[in-house]
Amino acid sequence: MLSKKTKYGLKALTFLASQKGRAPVQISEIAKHENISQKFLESILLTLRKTGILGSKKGKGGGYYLIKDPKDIPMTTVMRVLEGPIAMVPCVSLNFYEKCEDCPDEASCSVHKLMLQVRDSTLEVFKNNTLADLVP
Amino acid sequence: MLSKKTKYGLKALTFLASQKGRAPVQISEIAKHENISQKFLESILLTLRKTGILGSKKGKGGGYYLIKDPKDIPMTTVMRVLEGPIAMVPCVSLNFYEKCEDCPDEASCSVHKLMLQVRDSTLEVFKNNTLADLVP
DNA sequence: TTATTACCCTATCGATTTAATAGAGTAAGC
DNA sequence: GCTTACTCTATTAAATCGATAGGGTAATAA
Repeated sequence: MLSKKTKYGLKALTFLASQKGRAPVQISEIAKHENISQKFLESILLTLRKTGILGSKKGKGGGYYLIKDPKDIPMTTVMRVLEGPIAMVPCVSLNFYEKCEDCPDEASCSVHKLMLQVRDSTLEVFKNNTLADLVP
Repeated sequence: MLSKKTKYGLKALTFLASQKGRAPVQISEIAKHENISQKFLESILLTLRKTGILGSKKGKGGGYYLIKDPKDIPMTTVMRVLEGPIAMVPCVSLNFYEKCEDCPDEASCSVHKLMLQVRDSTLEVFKNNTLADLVP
């Protein structure tokens, strides 16, 4: 299940990508346009800024803006920042790998085998989509 | 994230599929072999029985067994029973569809567009795998 | 310089879900 | 008729999620 955090983050990013220029957009404007709780959105945009996807400008006329061109922002990056691991189990995760404590042998684990395929196919989708592809 | 319920369920099913015959296997044996809490496993096997994937036999020499041949049990069925919707958002779910209350227009929603692709590719994996494919 | 604007951060909270446990009930077989 | 093993209900602790509140701080315009 996709978290609201990710959902809202994607919507906000798409909204920013759809802007004419790269001028800062206020949180309140994004929140209003996308029907998102403003305070909740604040925390989401903050993490997006900390990971280098967004920039921000304080004071009058300030707000958030995209640092890079939307077509140079792959969905793999965005999803990992917002949702975390793309894999459904840690033992098949590329960036967040963890060994299962049950499960003596990974190579002969049926769950592992299946989830590896799911991860690869999902990854393929995220690799083939940039933020620019999400703009209607 | 895959729930433990699904993980345990898949392991139990794979174990049953790997048996020589179709003789009932006791819960305790499955639990021991797969390192699963027996009581928790009980409830999982129960739902698998109620949905027609497993059969059970009471009394001495009883236990759970597969009703169909493993190669006739697609992963789509198993995953939907254990994990629920395959889609990451209800608005792109085939079997558990729900409209988003925020989001005025589904067709122009960026999240919808992306998650539709993820659903299709994941579905493809589950369609191409039966329980028989999981047995090592 | 000063007031304003808007970002930044911490803490909290209720609701929900998850994983696990306990215990009693019931049906089948020897 | 007694044992075995499945069946069901209830409870619980822990974790996570979504949201809210409130204050702090930095940058900009006037």
